[in-house]
Amino acid sequence: MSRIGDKPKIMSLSDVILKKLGRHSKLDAQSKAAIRRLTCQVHELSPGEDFVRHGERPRSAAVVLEGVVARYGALQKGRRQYLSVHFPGEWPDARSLFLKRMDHSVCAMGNATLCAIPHDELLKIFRAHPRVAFAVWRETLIDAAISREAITNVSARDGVTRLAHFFSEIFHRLAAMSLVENGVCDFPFSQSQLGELLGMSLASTNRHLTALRASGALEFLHGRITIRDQAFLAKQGEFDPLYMQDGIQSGH
Amino acid sequence: MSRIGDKPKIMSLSDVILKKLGRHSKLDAQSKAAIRRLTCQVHELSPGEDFVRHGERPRSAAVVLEGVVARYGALQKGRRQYLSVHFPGEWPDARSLFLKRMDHSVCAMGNATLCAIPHDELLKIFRAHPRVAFAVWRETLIDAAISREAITNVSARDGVTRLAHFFSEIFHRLAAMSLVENGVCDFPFSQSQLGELLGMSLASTNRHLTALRASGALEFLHGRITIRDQAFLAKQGEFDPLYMQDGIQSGH
DNA sequence: CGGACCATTGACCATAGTCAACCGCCGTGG
DNA sequence: CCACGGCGGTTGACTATGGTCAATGGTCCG
Repeated sequence: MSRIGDKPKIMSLSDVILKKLGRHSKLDAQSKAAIRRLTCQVHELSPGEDFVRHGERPRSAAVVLEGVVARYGALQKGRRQYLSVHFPGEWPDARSLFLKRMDHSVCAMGNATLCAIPHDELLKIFRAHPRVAFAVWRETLIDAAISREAITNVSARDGVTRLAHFFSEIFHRLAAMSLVENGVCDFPFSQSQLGELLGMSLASTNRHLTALRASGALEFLHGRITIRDQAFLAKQGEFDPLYMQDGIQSGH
Repeated sequence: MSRIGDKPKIMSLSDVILKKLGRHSKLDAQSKAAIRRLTCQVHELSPGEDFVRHGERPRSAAVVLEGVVARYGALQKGRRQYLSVHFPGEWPDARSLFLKRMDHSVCAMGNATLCAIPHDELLKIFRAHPRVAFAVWRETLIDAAISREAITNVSARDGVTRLAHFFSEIFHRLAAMSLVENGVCDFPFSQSQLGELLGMSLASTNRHLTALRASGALEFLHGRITIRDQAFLAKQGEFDPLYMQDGIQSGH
C-alpha cells in the first residue's frame, strides 16, 4: 500500500503525541520527558480490521501512529454508522480511560498502526504531571467539539454542503499534522463508507460528489482526496474552523 | 413558574455536583471536602436567556443547579441547531476549561440556575486532587458519548424512532437525578425547539409526536413530559443506555 | 380586544432513499 | 490465458419521507 510520497516516515509514538498535543498545549520539559518514557504495544491493522469492539473493556488506550481509523456503531441490517475518523496523534478510544465499556467499535479504514498505552501508565503520568492530563483532556474536548459539529452537519446541511464541510474539516486536520502534499491526502474510504459517515445513501453520496467534482474544487477517488480550491470548499460547506481551536490555549 | 411537585428543593452547588459525580465516580473524603470548599457565582436565568455566547472566552465554568439549559449554534435565517440539553449537575461549558473560545452558545430553556466556578479554582483542585479531575473528565466523556449518540439519532433514525430515542434518553438522565415523579418531568421545550434539536421541521415534529401520543407511550405538552410506557419507548427508539455508562466505573 | 406564541392540520413539493442496471478494474482459478 | 466474480463507482427511474407554506384554533398577556 503506497502512501503519498511513499516516504517511510517513521515517527515514534512520543513524536506523534508531542506533535499533536503541541498544537494546542504548552508542555514543559518534565512533561515531555514523561511522555517519552511511555511504553506501548504496537498494533498493525489491515483495512477494515477492528481494533476494539462495542461492549469491550480495554485496559489500554490507543494513539493512532499512522493511517486512518474510525469509530462506528451498528445499525439495522448490517449497516454501520461511522461516527468519526481519526488521524495520527489522535485517541480514538480515550473514552476507555475513564469509562469501562466501549459504546462503539473502532476499526482501521486502510492500513493503520496504533499504539496501545496501558491505562495504569497514563493515569500515573496524569497524577504526576497534571499538564499532561490537561493536554490529553483538551484533546478529548476537541474530539467532542468535532462530534458536535457533526450533529449540525448531518442534521442541518444538504448533501453538497455536508460533503464540502466534511472535506474542509478533514483537510484542515490533516494539514495540521503535515499529512497533505500539494492538496493531496490519503483518505481510505469508499463512497459507500463516506455515505455511512455522513448519513446519506451511496447514490446521493455519489451524485453530490459528482457535483462537487464538477465545480473543480475537489476530487475524491480510490481513497485519495485532492483539494483544488480550499476557499471555495470552505464557503460551500459553511466551514468555520473555530470548533477545532487551533493554536496554544494557555499555560496550564 | 411552578415545577413538578413545587418542592423548593434547594440543593447546594456541592450537593448537586457530588450527586452527579457520585453516579459514576468514587470520591474520597478529601476530594469531597475540596469540592465543598468551591466558591461560585450564582446566575438566575429567564427562559431563552443566553448564559454564554459563541466566540466568548469565559473565565469560569458552570454547573447547572436547577432547570434545563441547552447548547446551540446558529444556522441560516435565524434558525438554531440545538446541540444538547443539560440538567442539574452537568457542565454545559466544560469546554471552556481548556479551550479558550466557545464554539457554541448556551442558553436557558425555562428558568434555570447556574453556578459559575472560576477556572483557576477548578484547576487548583484538579492538581491537588486528581480524583476530582478524573471524575469531571469522566463527566465530559459521557457528555461526548451523548453527542455521538445524537449523530446516529439524527442521521440514521426516522422521525418517530428519533423522538422515541430522545425521550428515552431524557427520561433516563432525569431519573438518575431524581427529577422524574410518576413518569412526569419538566422539559421546557416547544415543539419547534424540539425540532431544532432533533433536526426536523416543526410540522414533522408535531406529526410524529402525535403518532407517539396515539400509541399511548408518552405525552409532551407545554414543556412537560409524561412517560407512560418506558419499555415501549425504548424499543421503539432502539434505545440502549450503554453509552451513558451508569454506575461506578473504577477506583481512580 | 389585539397580538404573540404554541399546537395542529392540509396541500403541495423537493430532496434524498431504494432498486436496479451497467461499467471498469482487479484478483482468482479453471 | 481468459473467464468469472466481486467491488467500487456511475446513472436512471420510481418512491417516500419529510420540508415548505398556509390557514386555523387556543391560550395567555398586556
